[in-house]
Amino acid sequence: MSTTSDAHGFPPHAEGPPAARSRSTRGRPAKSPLSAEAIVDAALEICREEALDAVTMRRVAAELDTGPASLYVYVRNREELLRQMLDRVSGDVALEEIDPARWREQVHDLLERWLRAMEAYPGLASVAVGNPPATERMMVVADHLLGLLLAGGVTPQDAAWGIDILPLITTATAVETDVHRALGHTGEETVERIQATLSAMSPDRLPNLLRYGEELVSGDGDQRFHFAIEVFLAGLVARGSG
Amino acid sequence: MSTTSDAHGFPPHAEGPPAARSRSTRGRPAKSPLSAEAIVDAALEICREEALDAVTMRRVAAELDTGPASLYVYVRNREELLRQMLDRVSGDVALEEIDPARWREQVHDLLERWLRAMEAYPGLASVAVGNPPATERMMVVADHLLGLLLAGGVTPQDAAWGIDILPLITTATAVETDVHRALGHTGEETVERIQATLSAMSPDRLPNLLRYGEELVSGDGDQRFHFAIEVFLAGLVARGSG
DNA sequence: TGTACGTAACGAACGCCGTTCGTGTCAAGT
DNA sequence: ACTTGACACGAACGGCGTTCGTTACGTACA
Repeated sequence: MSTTSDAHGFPPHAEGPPAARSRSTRGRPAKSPLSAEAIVDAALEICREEALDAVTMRRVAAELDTGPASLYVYVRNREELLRQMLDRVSGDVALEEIDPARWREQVHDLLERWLRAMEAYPGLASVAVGNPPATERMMVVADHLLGLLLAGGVTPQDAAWGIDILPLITTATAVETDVHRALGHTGEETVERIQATLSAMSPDRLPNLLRYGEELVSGDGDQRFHFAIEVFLAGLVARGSG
Repeated sequence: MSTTSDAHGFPPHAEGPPAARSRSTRGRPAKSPLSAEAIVDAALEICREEALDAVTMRRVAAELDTGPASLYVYVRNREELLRQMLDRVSGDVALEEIDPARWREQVHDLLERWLRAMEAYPGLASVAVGNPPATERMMVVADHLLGLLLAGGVTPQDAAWGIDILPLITTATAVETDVHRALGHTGEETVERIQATLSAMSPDRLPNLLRYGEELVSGDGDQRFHFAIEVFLAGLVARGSG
């Protein structure tokens, strides 16, 4: 990003807009100048092209033509780097103005945009699993979602609890997408394992699963994702009207 | 302990039903004689007392008085070991006979039992996130859950898709429990971080979150868990009746 | 009985990882 | 010109999952 031509000047400050460093310390041709932003950029790039597993401190550092130790000036540890990556990506989620007449549709759209944003970075969604989405940009999305539920007439208490669950479904769906993608590599093994498990079991231990096998495997990820959201919203509405 | 030859006298078989190491006397007390089962036992024990992170191949091996290489005879890799741990734990979930009149209550109870089983092993729930619960004992639980939804009059298609979502909520709740537990150690840091994030933001970017702060933090994990399930079931019922 | 064989056990090592420490090196302030 | 302070970063630490090649032993067979 930028910076190749930046004028000379200042060492990374903790404050202010992270601009360029110039330090031609080592014969560095045209590389990015090390800043929290540049580090997150590099990490996201690696994640997008490979996967989250490939985002190691060493790999990120190598991408920036430096050693792993240098990153720790700008990033407390790997965990925080991953959080910042997720935060950044959440910032890409566009927020439509709330239209109470279309609130349900808007919830679907918002969560789908969030899903797509995460799916662009294989593995990143797993960072969001189970811990509070308490970074700045994620909170903005959560706030908007809360606004949508309130606009739909959901009671404040239900809405407040609901905005935990909807991102949860979204996140889990994204993780599932990641796994299914990874199955491209190890898929046969997994399928074999499952089939082996199945054929080793007495069929009458799974009467329902076997009977409705077709329904179980039907639909793609998107359909199932929107189904889950729709059911949850329907549940919220049903409660509110009671 | 005489770590070497004396106790390891018998060769495990790789073949046949995983039932018997016939000559083994199943020696739990003094020292277990290395088998897939013993390895999973040891791993679960470590997980229960510490956390999943502590379940490393080296640590498990040490617990069994051997080296890490020895485990690979019985377990393909760490991932498979974790899967087997989860499978084992899922086997502890009791399955009540289905009573159509109480199906909703039974769903709550079943999932809560599953939640408790996972919560007993910190971190283990994360193994289930995002990948198909396709081990034997997990499928049995899923089958039972499907039976419950069908007994409740949910359409087969909705039920089939629903049994993806309900375990998802359960699993995510368990992961959240783990994280909250871990916050006992790093909690202050996290809380500080969140508050720092909040105070660095313009308050009008989070109007709804700030307004309903009380509702957001109300309730404990159990209440929120059952709320999520209840809403989802209400949604399923609402769809079916429409 | 003697011997060959299959295989569990495992010591040692490989190549990663996240993170820390101490030192080099320069820009800015005085 | 000198001090100061912060960034850069080489090197290393301890740990990880996994593999390789060898050893040791129960068993089957000659």
